[in-house]
Amino acid sequence: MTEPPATLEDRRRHVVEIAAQVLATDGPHGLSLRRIATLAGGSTQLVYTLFGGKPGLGDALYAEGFRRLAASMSTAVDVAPPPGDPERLLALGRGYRAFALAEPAFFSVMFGRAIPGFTPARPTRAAGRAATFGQVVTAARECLAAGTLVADDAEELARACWVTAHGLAALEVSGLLAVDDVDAFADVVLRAPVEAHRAR
Amino acid sequence: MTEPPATLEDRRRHVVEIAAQVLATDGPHGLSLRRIATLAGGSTQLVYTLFGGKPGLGDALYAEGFRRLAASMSTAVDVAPPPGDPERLLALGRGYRAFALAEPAFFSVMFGRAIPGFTPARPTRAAGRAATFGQVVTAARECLAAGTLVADDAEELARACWVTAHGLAALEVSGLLAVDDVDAFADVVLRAPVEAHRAR
DNA sequence: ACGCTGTCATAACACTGTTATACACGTGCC
DNA sequence: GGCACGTGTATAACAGTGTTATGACAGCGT
Repeated sequence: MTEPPATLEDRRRHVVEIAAQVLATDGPHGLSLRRIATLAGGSTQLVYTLFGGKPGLGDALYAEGFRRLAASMSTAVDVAPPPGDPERLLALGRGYRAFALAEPAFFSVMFGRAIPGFTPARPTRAAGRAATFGQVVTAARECLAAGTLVADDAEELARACWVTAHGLAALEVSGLLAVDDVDAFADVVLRAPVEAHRAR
Repeated sequence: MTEPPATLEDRRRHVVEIAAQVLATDGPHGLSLRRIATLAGGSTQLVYTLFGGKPGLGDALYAEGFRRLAASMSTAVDVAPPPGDPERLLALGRGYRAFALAEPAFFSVMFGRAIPGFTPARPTRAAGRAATFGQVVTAARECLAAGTLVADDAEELARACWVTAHGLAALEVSGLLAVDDVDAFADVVLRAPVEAHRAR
């Protein structure tokens, strides 16, 4: 039983993983310091030494959520046609939506103020944005370079796609999207901003 | 000093108004039963007799939020060109965004999970949806009838506009939309789903 | 060997939503 | 008029929350 050094970063990751599990099963409401502390085999102070308090833990969960969102988008675009194909922008949108449906609690923490006192720190927000929105910008730039799509600015095209994907996912998670075939509607609506920039 | 009957509904409205004020100034985190009770000149029980608890108050705030959102959309479309003009769909989107920016706390209660234990009751959700999304459907139907826009289904057109407006507003409230001129971008992105259905 | 620094558990504090209890008040009935 | 009743209210208690202060302990550098 040779316990490795167990660096501070390792322990942080461990606690975040536990918190993520609680978040997934019981929602943001079940996230109490005492609970995740005992689940991690320690005392309440553990969270304070590792994260400085609940907002700090919230920030870590926020970052973890964006990491997972980025992963979901990444795996979706990996099975899509090669760079330059507008289909990749659609795949990213589908990955975005898939994450929201798979991890609604994380989604609420990231976009819905689900943790009472917590607002994400500016750098954390910027990093999350870069890891996710950056993928959309890349795909858009490739399409512009390949000439499959036309637009003044790759960022603006990417933003349009992002806004659509987020609106779709957010409304669906909120239970406000009363449609018979949501999947079909999702495809139609995600395709719209792409078709608007089709080369012809 | 002849106190009028002060019906139950009146008192409910009064407390909701107080809660809305607290929500606007201190955010969802400042919404405590004791606080709004004392602000209303009563005891904690007040909230329980009027709403049955905090989730009940949350439901009332949720409904109030949709009432205000509907009002914001309504006033925006009132100064727009007459029915049948696609400009009306844009106006509704602008009203949607204006509400989100003016009342971000309400927006979080309605579309995030800003009140810890609360999930909106199904009828409340349906009513809110009808009061807001219904306006979009109406405007879309008028455009289809006037022949200014073409689409298979008015609802589908309306949904596309709604998704765009919501995505834009939600991302902006979350502080994730890093653009120089947000207003200009908002106009561009809101116009996209409308232009996609232009008659030609 | 000493002191320092950082981590930890315990306990307390102020606060939260919720619930049970007891009291006041208005109404209907005899 | 007087009395039971039911409703709304306030008080107090309960379990739980995040946070903070206190004291004990270990590891490390001088």
